[in-house]
Amino acid sequence: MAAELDGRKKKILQAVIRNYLETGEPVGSRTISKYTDLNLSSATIRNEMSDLEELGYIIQPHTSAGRIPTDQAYRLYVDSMMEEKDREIGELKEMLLEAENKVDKVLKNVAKVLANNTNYATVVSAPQIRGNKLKFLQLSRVDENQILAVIVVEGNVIRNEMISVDEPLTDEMLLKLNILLNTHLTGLSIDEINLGMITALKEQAGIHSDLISTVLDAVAEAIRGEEDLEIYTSGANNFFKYPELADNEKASELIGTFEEKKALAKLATENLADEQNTGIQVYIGEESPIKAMKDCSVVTATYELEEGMRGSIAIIGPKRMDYEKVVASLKTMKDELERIYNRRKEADPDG
Amino acid sequence: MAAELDGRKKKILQAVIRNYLETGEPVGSRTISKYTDLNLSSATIRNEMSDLEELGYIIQPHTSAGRIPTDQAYRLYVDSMMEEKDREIGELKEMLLEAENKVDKVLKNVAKVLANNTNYATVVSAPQIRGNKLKFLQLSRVDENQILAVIVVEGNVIRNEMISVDEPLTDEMLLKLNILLNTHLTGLSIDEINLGMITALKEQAGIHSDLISTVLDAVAEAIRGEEDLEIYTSGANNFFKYPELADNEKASELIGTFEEKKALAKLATENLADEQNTGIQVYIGEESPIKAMKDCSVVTATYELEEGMRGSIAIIGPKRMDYEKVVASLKTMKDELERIYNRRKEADPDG
DNA sequence: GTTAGCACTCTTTTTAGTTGAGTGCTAACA
DNA sequence: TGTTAGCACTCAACTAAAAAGAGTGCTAAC
Repeated sequence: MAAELDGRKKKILQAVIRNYLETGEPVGSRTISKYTDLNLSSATIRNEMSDLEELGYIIQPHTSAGRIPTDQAYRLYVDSMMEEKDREIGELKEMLLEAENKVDKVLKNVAKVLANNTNYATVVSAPQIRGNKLKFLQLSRVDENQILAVIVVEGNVIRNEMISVDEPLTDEMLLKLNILLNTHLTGLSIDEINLGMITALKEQAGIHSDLISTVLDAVAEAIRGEEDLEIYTSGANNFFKYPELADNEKASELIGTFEEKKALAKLATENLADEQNTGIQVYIGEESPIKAMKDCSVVTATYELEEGMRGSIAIIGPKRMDYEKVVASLKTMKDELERIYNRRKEADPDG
Repeated sequence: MAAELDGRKKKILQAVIRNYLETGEPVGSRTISKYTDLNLSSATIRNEMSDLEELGYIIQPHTSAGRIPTDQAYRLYVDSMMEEKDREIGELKEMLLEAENKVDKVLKNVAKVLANNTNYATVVSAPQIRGNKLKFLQLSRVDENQILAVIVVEGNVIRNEMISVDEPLTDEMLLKLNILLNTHLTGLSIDEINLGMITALKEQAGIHSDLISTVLDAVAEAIRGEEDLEIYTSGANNFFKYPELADNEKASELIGTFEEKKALAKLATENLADEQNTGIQVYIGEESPIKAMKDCSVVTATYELEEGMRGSIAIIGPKRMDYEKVVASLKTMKDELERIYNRRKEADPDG
């Protein structure tokens, strides 16, 4: 199986795929005979198609139907037959700028714009920070028995924790705790905060050791970024545009999965785990990290806003998706996101 | 139209509605004849049904079909024919407790649990604060040219704003600004922060008046709570369980709307606007505040966690939804939410 | 190696016929 | 006067059969 294809077979297979991407209908020999510039009769095409079927690139849904591409054919197409598409997607960029300087809004927008533009469903994950350190920590009294802990982690991830205390803390105590925590914790990563240190901190805090516990938990969560990976989705109803996904059972499953952000997080983590990967990844059918998407193709891109702050963008559609367009759109978005960030960081420091 | 119904007509109408709620199929005279304890023949029922049709309570989808209730009938049913259902929904409560002390997680859970329990779609809006005041404001230096503004509004809504500054602020300056802002702004509502005060503040801040602007904007947004109303949804795929909503066109529209949190926010604002309303609201068909839900019924409840902190829970399903159960579930959830809050506030101050 | 032609297959569409649920109306009955 | 049995009628839903259409595989000729 999967032997090398000669030039003509390649051309024919490509034509079959292209045509099927457009129409979603099985494509017959006569169509190809006209579609390509090979000037071959349908009979010849039939012979070739017969070969392609034997090689596992196309199948017939039933005896007297045309052929449709197999996952193997899509794989070949994506890997080596796809042409770089012009990225004319100027409007994508414009729509991004609206959202000014709020990362979460920009990402929400990315999801929406991509979904509108491609007619597929999109999943965008907020940048996740790994192996980073505590940058800033402060306890403040908000009222008599409420203390606000503000935690900032490298990458400017901010976390707030409101802590109730039975007995009001004096100003001195608060100051003391602040100094204590900062001198011991600032600049440390999660691995460097060990049990011995925690015990020491608690001892020094005396009757307020509970407070320390709560703060430390919050610090740990903030550093790990475990809280919950923010996921933005858009275009779930685009599934309905493709009959092969739109029947009740499949649509229901897809929509259900799409609602379950936790399941979608897999898409992000899958890609982000591979720190090298900064490119585009294509999952066809069963290759998908999410079972519910076995009838779909999933294309993901990884973006990097800053050292270590990486997130992912995914587009989910039918297997017969317009891979060229999707890949081009993803590249545009990825570049644009990274550009926006760089612009802000390098040229526009007072954002 | 809508004249008073005599007892028998009422009973028959109720039977028609009940039966239709269960089956979703038009119900015929013979069914009713057996369903009720009126001991009437189908012929008699037919006469009565004919009357009910003339009065606008039921219609025939086509000549030789049974009758289905109209919106008017549902209205009557919900207003006066519905029975209080026992609230046996103990598991709802248990599932809530998992989520400990994070309001957002609790609310996410509410949405999920309700959706699972009722088999309808749910929308939960986070509590919105109105007319509240600035409680706490603090600027801190995070690194040389980044200032973190932490803003706490009554009701413990916390907002962070990272502000870049060209020239590093000295410690004195920072202290001065903090005092300046706190003395002027703490305890004020949005209406009380007027232009004169802003100008005065900026003057006193000197070269850092830009900083003041940014902080004030953030304060204003925090107080208004305008940012974006958090909306949690669940059970979108439940729509597929009801054939009358599951055809591609309708499902697509519903799912699309369901994804558009902004549209859903209407549900919340609609109810919260009426400050008196702390009960259950039922929208049938066209009555719904959201056009896309014209074929659905929407039942909403308003919960109040604390003085002025009110949010809403909505359940969306087919018009033939199990109103008794939905109302009971909503009541349980509302009570439980309010109870959890009270427990925390009154009995467990260091939770 | 390529192509025209034809028989064959199998889905899709069309048509016609049948069934069944349910109604409205009439006439009889209590 | 209200109730009921009976019957003709309607119309969606189902079934079966027929026709159409798209496409193939194979063979024979070029």
